[in-house]
Amino acid sequence: MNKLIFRNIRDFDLTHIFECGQCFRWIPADDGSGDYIGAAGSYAARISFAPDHPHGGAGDECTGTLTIEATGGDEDFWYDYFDLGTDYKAIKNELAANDPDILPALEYGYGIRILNQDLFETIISFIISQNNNIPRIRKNIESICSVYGKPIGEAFGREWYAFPEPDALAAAEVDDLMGLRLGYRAGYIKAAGERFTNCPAPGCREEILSYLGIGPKVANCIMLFGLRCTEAFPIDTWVKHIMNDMYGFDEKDVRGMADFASEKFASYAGYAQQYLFFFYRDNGK
DNA sequence: CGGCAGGCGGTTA
DNA sequence: TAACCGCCTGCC
Repeated sequence: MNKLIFRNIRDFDLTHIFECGQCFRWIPADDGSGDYIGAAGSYAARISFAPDHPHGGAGDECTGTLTIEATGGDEDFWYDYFDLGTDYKAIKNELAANDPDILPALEYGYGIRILNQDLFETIISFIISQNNNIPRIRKNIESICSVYGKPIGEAFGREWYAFPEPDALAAAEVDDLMGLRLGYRAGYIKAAGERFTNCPAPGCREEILSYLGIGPKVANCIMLFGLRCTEAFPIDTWVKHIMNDMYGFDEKDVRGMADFASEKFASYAGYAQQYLFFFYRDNGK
């Protein structure tokens, strides 16, 4: 177990980061501390963030200390995972300048950061996410980790397993995956393991779209969360509601929404999607 | 019980 | 290419 400390971190909030829809293996510690416990790739960790000025107001002007207690991963790994090298204040300023309507969402989710997640983990996680709900997505992912992932060991009061390697899922029996309640996604998961094992890692949207069970929405999630393509703008049912409510788009006009995001937010469209998604879903609109 | 949840594949007009 | 439909599952 190693302990890492990052000081003077800005634009950072654990709830915003872990509840904005980009990841599924992190949950709040049950001691009311505000910490999160979970896993990234092959490492389990407990994450703590302490603002330097707890009652400093807007939040995004404050600095804080990020503490990571992990079963593995060096400073570079976690620095990259939490995207600590990116200036989110600058991103928010740019988004607000191009679209004042987005300001409330930027202020509400001021501590959002887009995690730099493992590509294969992102592919499988978002295949599972289709036509599904978050509690079941979490459960499904933990199931495949515990059956097909390498044991990490005991930490934070439970046993942990790494996210499965591609070849482990490629070798899985579809019936066994069905037994984990993955439903019709079972075949997609095995096929994705086979594709990823036998081909170079996907480098473009067209190739990702050619995976069985990956359509436009899931592909954009993978581009954004697994390949750092910040211009990707995943349009799910929530975003359709948002685009209708904020900008008047017909909810069927996905093409119009995508073109709008591309023009309005350009290379920051992925960030805009995260701020808007978190703001709307958290406020139950 | 039908409806639905962070869609997709397949078929049809 | 747009409009439907069925789909594993679990929860309401």
